[in-house]
Amino acid sequence: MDGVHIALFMSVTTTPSARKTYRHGDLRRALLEAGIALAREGGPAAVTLREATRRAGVAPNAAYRHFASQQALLVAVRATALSAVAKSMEDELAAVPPKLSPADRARACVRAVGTGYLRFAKAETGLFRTAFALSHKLIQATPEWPTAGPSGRNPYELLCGAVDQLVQAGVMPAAKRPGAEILAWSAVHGLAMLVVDGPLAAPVGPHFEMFGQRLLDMVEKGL
Amino acid sequence: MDGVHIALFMSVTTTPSARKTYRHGDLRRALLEAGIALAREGGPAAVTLREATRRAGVAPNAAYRHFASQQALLVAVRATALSAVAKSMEDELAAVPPKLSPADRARACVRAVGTGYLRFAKAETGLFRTAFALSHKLIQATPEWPTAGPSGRNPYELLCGAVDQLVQAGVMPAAKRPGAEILAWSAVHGLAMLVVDGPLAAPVGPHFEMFGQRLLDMVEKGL
DNA sequence: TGTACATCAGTGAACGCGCGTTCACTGATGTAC
DNA sequence: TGTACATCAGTGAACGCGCGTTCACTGATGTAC
Repeated sequence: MDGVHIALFMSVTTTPSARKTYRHGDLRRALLEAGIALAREGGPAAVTLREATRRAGVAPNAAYRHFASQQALLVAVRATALSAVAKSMEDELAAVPPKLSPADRARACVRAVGTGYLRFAKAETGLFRTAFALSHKLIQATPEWPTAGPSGRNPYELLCGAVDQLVQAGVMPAAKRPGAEILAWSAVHGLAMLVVDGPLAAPVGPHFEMFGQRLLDMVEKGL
Repeated sequence: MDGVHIALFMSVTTTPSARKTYRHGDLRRALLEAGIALAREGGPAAVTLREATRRAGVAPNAAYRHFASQQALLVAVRATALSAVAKSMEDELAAVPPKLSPADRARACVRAVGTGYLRFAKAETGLFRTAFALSHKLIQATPEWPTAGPSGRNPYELLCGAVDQLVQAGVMPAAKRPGAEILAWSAVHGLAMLVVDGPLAAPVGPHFEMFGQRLLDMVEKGL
């Protein structure tokens, strides 16, 4: 998660007292980072223009120089959250031992993608919820705000890539490939939601890692 | 879903003009049903005391004769939603052919529970989200508001019962039983959330039923 | 059977809150001459 | 190098909204006599 920390929390946010000049300097960025912090703390509903401007040490309406509306800020925050998910997946992928057989390697990559997803959900609950929940109101594709990780691929593309490897390595018959990523994603997403934001937080939370691995076992066998 | 309709929508809600007497008659029930209607339409965030009283044709503060707070109403609505989920599962269970072998019957029951869950998520999106999302703020057990379906068992109990059958029928080794219901629930819940409230609504929504069955295949094999 | 009265469900008005958003403005910045 | 000026980022004040919640009240109901 260190990469996420560096990417997300090197804030240039200035407090009212800290700002000496009339101009802020980099308000657009400060608002985005305040928005990310709000999403971390309270999920998507906490991303408000007023609180973001408050944290940036700026009048509420100053935000409109940089974002057309509250929803525009939320879209930007959401994109950042998605790219942090991608980063978390890539960190796990990078830890896959290189000397495995193609079949084992493919399986390990699928697990890595799932593990990265689950780790992120647990470590950054608010951002996770911002990335994936309530998106029915934010469906617009926004090339302006990239959702990819350092490798240039977004979470969905990373997952598809891993599942593709299963086919290439002969672990999965090509006939079962179409839509298989949906099934894998569903399983992992469900566990994340139930534990992170739902009724299983108390009973399962402490054994999240173990259930995560068992779930990935199930996906591996079941796919 | 007919049972759900009967249970949920036989409203006694009165409009302002329809009410002749000073007393409402059954405001508690009218508020609960207004709350359910709001949850159906807009999910948990839409369940507000002011709108519920408005629909019941009553002053906003009248609600406090029957519910201690907005959250108390939400807890009651959520319980109703959970018991509607149970009902949907039971409807599917009732349709399982009785003449199967124990093993096939156990498998069919697990599928039925999952199918009932998914059908409900698709047909009653708002209630589904109310039942399962955001419950971290509503963790209190409330015996006052039952969450069971007609059979007296709530969704979680129905799921556990079905998975238990797998063990009894020899389909699943007893050693794998503990926590298995979590894995099954996760898979089904994830698909529901992604399609119903998330980024897969557009691409997967039209083929929801098919993906649901494929997901249940995966769970069956993987468990 | 008729009347006094206690109960308590619903009223009317108001509170403070935080939100998104708009308006006319002001003053620091950087460029053209 | 110095000065006039256009630009436009941030200000201050205000709007309307819907929300939860509290207060003192009023009047229909049903019971005790």
